Amino acid sequence: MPTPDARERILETATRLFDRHGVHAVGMQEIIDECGCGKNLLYSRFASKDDLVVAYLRRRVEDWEQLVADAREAAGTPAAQLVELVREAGVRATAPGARGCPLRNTVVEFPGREHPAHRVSADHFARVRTQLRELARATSAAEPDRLADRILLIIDGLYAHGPIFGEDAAKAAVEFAEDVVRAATAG
Amino acid sequence: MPTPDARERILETATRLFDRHGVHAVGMQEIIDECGCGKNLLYSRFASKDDLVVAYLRRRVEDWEQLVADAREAAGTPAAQLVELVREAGVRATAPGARGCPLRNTVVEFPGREHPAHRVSADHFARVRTQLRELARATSAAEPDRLADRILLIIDGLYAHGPIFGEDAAKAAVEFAEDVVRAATAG
DNA sequence: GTCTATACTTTGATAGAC
DNA sequence: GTCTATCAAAGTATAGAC
Repeated sequence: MPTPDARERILETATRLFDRHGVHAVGMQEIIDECGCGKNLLYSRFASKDDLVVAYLRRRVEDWEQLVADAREAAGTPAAQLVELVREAGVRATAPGARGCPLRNTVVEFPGREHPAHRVSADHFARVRTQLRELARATSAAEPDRLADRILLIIDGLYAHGPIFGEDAAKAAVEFAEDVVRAATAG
Repeated sequence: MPTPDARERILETATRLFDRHGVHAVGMQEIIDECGCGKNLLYSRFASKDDLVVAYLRRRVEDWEQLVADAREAAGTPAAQLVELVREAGVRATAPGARGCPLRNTVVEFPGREHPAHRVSADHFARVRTQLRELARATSAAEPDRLADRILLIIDGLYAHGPIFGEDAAKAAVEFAEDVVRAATAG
């Protein structure tokens, strides 16, 4: 009977390595060594590296969903929730060893539109845009789509230069988001 | 007698391929085939792939300097120049086949801080921040550094999701920048 | 029977020799 | 310019431990 948590252990190890070094830079052998499992076990749970990468990305997509759920719970109004999203994204973007948005990075590492890893990420971004627009429509903003797209732009920018400029960038982004939400919902 | 423009031809080919497919995804052989040069010629002009990548990045840095120069010429006031920067960045970010900011992408592809390709890009981003702050200080903004960082955030966000959302994203980013500059220089 | 460990094959890369 | 050395990676097969 197969150990039920083997898959989870492997995926956890791979996630850590992929996040830190990028997908291309991490070999299957490295994951096996780090995880302490046999090669057979890994390939019994993930048929190929592509499969493992897709599982890694799905986990990161789930993380985003959790981030949205947290933001919804942490803030009372939809307007405050939009700001909270930026705050929570900033925490991730400036975490020690952070290397930008894992999903965005994977799109860069797999430019081919037909590649499964590319598709998972691209689908995610389309969904996020919709999510933010729905949230913005629940505010009093006269042009909610515009507000949502601006928040998304801030989040994307934060992920991109957070790892370089650090926590100051995160704080500045939150203040920026507050101003943007305030301006959009004023009057 | 060595052909003087051989280096240029090779670098041009490499630039096109690196931009489109990413550095890791392009082999030296691919560059040689595409360029029609011999392997010896390439390695006589660039000692290693790293050297070629660094030359590619320096070219992209020069491109940014040109973009800044163009923006300075195209717009009259420093405030308008900041907006113009966003507009010109948007053109690049949403060009057909664009894949985000080449310099940012290379940081992702070479996470090692000691890697020459990483260093060229990281130095560039520090410089850009300084550049924008100097430009913002020439406006009437009460807090020019904050304005500059916000414009930078918009540019970074635009490069990140321009390739996915297209020209609408570029137009929205320009309007966003206009609003931000207007708000910062008002009063 | 499930896992670990290792040897092997194939492929594709950089780089250098001639 | 072709040919080759070297190396690393993905994936497969095999041998052995509990």
